[in-house]
Amino acid sequence: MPNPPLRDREATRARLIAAVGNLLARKGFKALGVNAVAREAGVDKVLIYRYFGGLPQLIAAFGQEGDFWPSVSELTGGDPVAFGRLPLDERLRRLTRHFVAGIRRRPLTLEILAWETVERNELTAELEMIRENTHLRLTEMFFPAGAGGADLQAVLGLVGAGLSYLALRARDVQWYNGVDIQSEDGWRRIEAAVDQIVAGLLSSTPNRE
Amino acid sequence: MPNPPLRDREATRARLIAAVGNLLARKGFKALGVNAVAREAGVDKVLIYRYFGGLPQLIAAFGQEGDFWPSVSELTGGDPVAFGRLPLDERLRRLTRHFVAGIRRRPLTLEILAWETVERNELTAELEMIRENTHLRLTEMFFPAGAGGADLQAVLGLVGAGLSYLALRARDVQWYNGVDIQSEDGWRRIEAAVDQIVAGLLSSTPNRE
DNA sequence: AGAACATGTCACTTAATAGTGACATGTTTT
DNA sequence: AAAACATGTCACTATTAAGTGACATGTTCT
Repeated sequence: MPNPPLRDREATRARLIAAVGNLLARKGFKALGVNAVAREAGVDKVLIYRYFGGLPQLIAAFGQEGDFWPSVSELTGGDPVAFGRLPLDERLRRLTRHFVAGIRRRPLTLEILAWETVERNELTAELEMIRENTHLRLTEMFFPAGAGGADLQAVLGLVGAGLSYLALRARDVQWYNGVDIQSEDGWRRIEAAVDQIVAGLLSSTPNRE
Repeated sequence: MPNPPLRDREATRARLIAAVGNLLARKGFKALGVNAVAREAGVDKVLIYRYFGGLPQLIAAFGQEGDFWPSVSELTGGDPVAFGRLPLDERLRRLTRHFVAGIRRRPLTLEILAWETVERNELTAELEMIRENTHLRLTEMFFPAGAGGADLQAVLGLVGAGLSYLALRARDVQWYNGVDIQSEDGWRRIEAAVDQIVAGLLSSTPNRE
């Protein structure tokens, strides 16, 4: 027995938005079509056009839901002020740990990250912007230019890129350069590698606060 | 005036294989369908099934063409023996330079790298294997476990992943963590960042050959 | 020459997709 | 109650894709 129609615009909109998230998580972005989303939401597809204007706008609405990227607060461990008082090397180590945990626990984000490498759209542009902004604020707040005597922005960019990519690849692939990126052990090795990089960076130059 | 049919099986096979490469380079993997490849090759699509068995097998044949990843020789600068005699830090620096140059000058490889994040198929599996093998041989030949006192395998994996990802993203995006990855200047910053990482790694522990 | 085969063309089916116009049914306003 | 509107259903078009069976034409072997 089919449910009676809801006749509730806002609820239907919400179901469609939720359907995007569910489909993305379950089937990946390749399954994201007008038909599939409508089916997932249990709603006629014409309502996507009526209520959002089309799939791109629906995806944009989903993008507003947020929480696709670790926030500054999450990256600093909840207390930015206390974080700012830590020595530089400790700040960098914690940042890495929180970042790795933050992206690995967000399958949706990894999916969007993969999408990004392939296509530009409302969601991927949104994620790009959030990420670049977060990085910018972090850098300004906690890693002023010249700290540690190295080009921290470039190093953090490179390391962040590496961590993102490894998390991304770990969805399908077990080994990367001899590291088992699907095991917790492998990720401990990676985190330890970052620690070694940080330690080296700060020991080879005057360790300014 | 349409050309007369070739009636040359090998030539037709070759045209199909070439068409895969051209399409991939010009339109990306999303355009890679049976119809598109046949059109690009100027050949009837049924021949893809007859001569290869299907698109996957045609793509696999294309994968055998090779040169999708910097070889050991390319990464060491042409003379592995001389490379092996360099001090560790110099080896790492050169490796990075050659690797960055090697992937950035291969648009097709970047395309496949993007494809990899999204789908597993004959080509992406091939690239994965080549890459993992190359890394393995490099590690065995030039970076024995424990050299430098750090987990070099993990560090190289992380840095390699970061470089690959940045090269990949640079196809569509200009800024990554405040670095302009579409400019030569930006890439010099990234290479310099690797130098700093290498220098730090080896200075903080006994610099064993 | 004739049979067997290789090469290539063409027309078709099946399935999936994005998008739209016409309609039915319920709610609100007058 | 009647008109106007909102919500949702349904059926359809047009496009594209993968895959296949029947045929035409040229080559090779006997």
